[in-house]
Amino acid sequence: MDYSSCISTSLDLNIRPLRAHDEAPKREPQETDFMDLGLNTSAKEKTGALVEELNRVSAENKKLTQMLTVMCENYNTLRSQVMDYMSKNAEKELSPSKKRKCDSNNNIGENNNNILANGASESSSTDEDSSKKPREEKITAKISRLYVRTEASDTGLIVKDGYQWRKYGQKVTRDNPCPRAYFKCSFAPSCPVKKKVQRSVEDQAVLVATYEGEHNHPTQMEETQGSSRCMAIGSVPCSTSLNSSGPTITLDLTKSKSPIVSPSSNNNNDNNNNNNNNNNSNNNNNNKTTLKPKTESPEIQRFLVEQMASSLTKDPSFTAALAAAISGKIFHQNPTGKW
DNA sequence: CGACTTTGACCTGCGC
DNA sequence: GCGCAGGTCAAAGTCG
Repeated sequence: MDYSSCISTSLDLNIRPLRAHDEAPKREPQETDFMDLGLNTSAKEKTGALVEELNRVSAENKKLTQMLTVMCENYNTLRSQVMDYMSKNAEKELSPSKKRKCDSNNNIGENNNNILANGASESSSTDEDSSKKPREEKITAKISRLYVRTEASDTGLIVKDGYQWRKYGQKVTRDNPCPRAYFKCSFAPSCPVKKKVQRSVEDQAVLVATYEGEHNHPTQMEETQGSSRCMAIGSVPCSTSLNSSGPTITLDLTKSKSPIVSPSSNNNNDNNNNNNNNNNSNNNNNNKTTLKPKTESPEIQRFLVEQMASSLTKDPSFTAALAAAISGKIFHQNPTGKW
């Protein structure tokens, strides 16, 4: 996937949208400038500049739309590749099935994209099971998985997904030397959702969170993090490419247009735009010292934006939250769990 | 002091 | 029926 070519252009386009205006006052301001500027800038010139700007923005918009289309196509291609890989894996893992029944049920669910949208496997469970297990309410909701990459040094089994969990057990399983932690949702007392968290065998930096059931309450951080109804990524071994590709792409886009960074950088541009467009004479009427802080060089602005973006992307909690939000979005767009 | 975590014991299902 | 393995319970410990 080659997104770099697309993204690099967008950065230039967005960070300094009014470069022409910025560059204009490079000429040493003269003492007499304020006297004649108001007279020279006719309404016609202003309109022409505005039309030119409008055309430029339209072209930029078109370009961004094309980039988005390309990205969507690439995403679909990648998705189909992952689907192929998972279906192959499912065949491989199901054949030597010596596991317990419930495990194989789970595996079937997990290997089939890890989402049982309708709980079909549970409906096949016999009545005998429910009668033998009165205390444990049979979970008839979906089973899904969430892969979370953590710091290699991080030995905890905590997956931040916006819900509040209470740990009720930990066990070392046979197929994985890393212990498996058992959690219940403690945000709502009646919530039946359970979560198992275990490190991946293939890559111990990856936490595999298995969710059973559906929350009957909103998440704590629904506004900021999105739903934790997670994207299940199948049995792809830690699927680093898949995990990283989504958030990375998104972050690259926000780098150029992020609302987080815009107040400090783009708003300056906006202010400058307004000043340049509407109060051009006023700007030029100002003396040199007042102009300097307002017209920071575009390079510095871009550097600041990139610094902020990179510091955000390096923050694991931010990326985790972002991944959860993206997962939620993607899941909502594919409510059937189909990829 | 309440909420949460830890951890050994116990329960349950499954294969032999 | 027995043993194994996964899952759950609950008392004790920890923390803010």
